[in-house]
Amino acid sequence: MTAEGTAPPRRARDADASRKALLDAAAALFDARGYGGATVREIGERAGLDAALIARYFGSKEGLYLAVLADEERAAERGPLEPDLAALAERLLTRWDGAEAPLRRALASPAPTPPERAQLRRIVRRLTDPAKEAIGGGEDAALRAELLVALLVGVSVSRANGTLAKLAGASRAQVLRQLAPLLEALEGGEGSR
Amino acid sequence: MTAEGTAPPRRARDADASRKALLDAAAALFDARGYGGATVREIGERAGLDAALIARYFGSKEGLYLAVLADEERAAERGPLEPDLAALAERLLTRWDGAEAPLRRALASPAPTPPERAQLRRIVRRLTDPAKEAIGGGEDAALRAELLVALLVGVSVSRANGTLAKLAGASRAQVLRQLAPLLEALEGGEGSR
DNA sequence: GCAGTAAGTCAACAGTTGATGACATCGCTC
DNA sequence: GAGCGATGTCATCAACTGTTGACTTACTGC
Repeated sequence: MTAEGTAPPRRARDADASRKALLDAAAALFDARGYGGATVREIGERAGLDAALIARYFGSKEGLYLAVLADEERAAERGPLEPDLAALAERLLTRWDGAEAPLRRALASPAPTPPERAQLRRIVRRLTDPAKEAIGGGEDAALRAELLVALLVGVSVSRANGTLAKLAGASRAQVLRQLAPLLEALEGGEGSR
Repeated sequence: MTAEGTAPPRRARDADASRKALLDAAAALFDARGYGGATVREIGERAGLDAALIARYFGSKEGLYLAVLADEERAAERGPLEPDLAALAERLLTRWDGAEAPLRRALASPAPTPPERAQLRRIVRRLTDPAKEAIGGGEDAALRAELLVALLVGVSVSRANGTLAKLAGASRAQVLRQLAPLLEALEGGEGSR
């Protein structure tokens, strides 16, 4: 009854808990299906609530999506400042690999709306700014920090969707091992040639 | 009238040309919107034809999608054998960057069906096998070749969707320059440390 | 214990979607 | 030129989607 992915048991009425349940259900389904593939009925069912509460509490499905992204933004702001690219990679992979991770799905989504895109850019800036400074700051460093994010998005979504067979089948330790020289190259930049 | 993205002018009836028009329109829209975001009406309109022809010629929307992926598979098979990771990166970036590229979108899609996933795996194998051999063959080499694909998927989709600001704003030459040390690291493997 | 309100549900709606089959039209062959 | 079949269109359908508002029920405070 309380198994992973099924609706939670009935509980006393609690709007905050209901909002949280909808956010959690939405995060999982937006990650697994993408924004368009996740329906409000499925989100409601997974949360153990009626889908009408989505419009009630968040204004709309889009409002719920932006709230899920706002949660990711808060987590990025509350998290530690990652001092270098290796720490950032570790953090993102830990957060994204084998988990319900709406952020990596959103970063790979096909046609973000302007508010979505703005929010995602803010989150990425928050995540990458400290590590960017550690490799010298400036435009090149920002580009390399973002290359790391792009790499991890690619790794993460393809491990989740199974399209790259070896990557999907590898252990996280293996993936980290193979990523290590890439991280060094990113930390060194084109001068490392 | 024949501007990019709008329906082509009326022409004499030609089933092959119509099939091609639908495939082209679908490729563009599956890339831009993802599979779920592209509607049969929009595909039909873009092809200058009625959407009913999708079911007629391809059986269903899903059948059209698999046909688009089959085109990508044929292109991979007919293309040259890329001798190393650098050549593969050049080829994929040329094919994917600033273009209508259903393959990169498909490789990042949230929930591929088993036939979709099988097809994508075949395409990736075809693309990576030669370059994999150039870095020694074996499981580690395969993993590294796939890491390159994951990286380029991440770079390509984020440049298209604009979620990573610096990467989206950089010229292709800049991106290639920053990728160069990553490619070297992938060619060297973890032994390059 | 009762009243009032907040929380949750249910039914319905308008619009959209992929698919189907009837119909129209074009083009080729005789 | 006529006939036939292939090609393309149009109208329609069932199912689905996000949203809305009426209704129900639970909970809190007096």
